[in-house]
Amino acid sequence: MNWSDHELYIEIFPPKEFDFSQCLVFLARSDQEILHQIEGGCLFKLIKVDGELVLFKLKSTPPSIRAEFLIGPQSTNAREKVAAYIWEWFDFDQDLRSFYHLAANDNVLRQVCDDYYGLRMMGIPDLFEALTWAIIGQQINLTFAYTLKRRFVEHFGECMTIEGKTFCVFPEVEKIASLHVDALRKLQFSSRKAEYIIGIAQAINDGELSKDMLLQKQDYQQVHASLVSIRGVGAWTADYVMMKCLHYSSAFPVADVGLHNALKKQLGLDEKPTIEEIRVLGTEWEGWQAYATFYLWRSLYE
DNA sequence: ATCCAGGAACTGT
DNA sequence: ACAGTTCATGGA
Repeated sequence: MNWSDHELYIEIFPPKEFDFSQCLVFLARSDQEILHQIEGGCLFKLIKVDGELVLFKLKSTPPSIRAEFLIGPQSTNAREKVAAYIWEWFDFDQDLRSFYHLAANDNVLRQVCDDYYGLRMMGIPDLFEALTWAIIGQQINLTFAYTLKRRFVEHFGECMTIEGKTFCVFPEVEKIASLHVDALRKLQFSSRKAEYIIGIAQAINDGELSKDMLLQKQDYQQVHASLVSIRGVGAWTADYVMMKCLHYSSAFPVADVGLHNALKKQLGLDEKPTIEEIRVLGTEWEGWQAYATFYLWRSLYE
């Protein structure tokens, strides 16, 4: 992580393969998003570090990006954790040079990499948030998924309003672990999704599941198997979480409908490709399937 | 109306 | 092992 501390703000120095405005386009994809705000080319986010709420405003200051603090943090240690959060959020540990090199010789990826150069795979660093968002998104349209997320966060998260803008942090695991299914049913979650999400909150709260314990696993297969063993987590959700939270650039949600639609569009097909055809493409993207998927998703919302 | 949506568990064979 | 069914609701 490459950053510097200036008391009232921190400065982060991303790798060269980065375009802040491309990332903002992704983050602005839903006007129902409640976990960050975008205004005037700046990105606002409220997070909790060591129990302390921190609100920052992120702006592009080439070649760096700068996070100005509007609330908190009190300690140097906390400022470093904010820097680490942003670093992970933008997936700055990933070196995209070999991805772009691969894409230059790939008929599917060449165009999207040209169009969205510098787009980072925006992560969801918190495991509970990543799992919950994936489960909410299962088998429903994205618009409704955002509606459910907004209700979930507004009801159970911590929110504050400053200068007319509302900022929220994702609900604490402990709070969700104590809920009954009907509390989420009232927000129009299905009973199944309510069970899954509460069950996962309980598993994390009881120490049976954590990001650290997943990251300690040996390889892709072991992590995937651990995730799939969780009720409510199938292959798609496991890959989604490995991609967005655990930063496996080879995670590949082959069954994803959005991926199918994007490939159909990029390849000019009349029908969506089969799973087998997509697996073949995936082998050509070995090591970069997650980025390929993310860029293809991006191509769906012009 | 009808079909589909950034699926997964459950049930029956 | 594998295919069919159910869950839930909003968008197009």
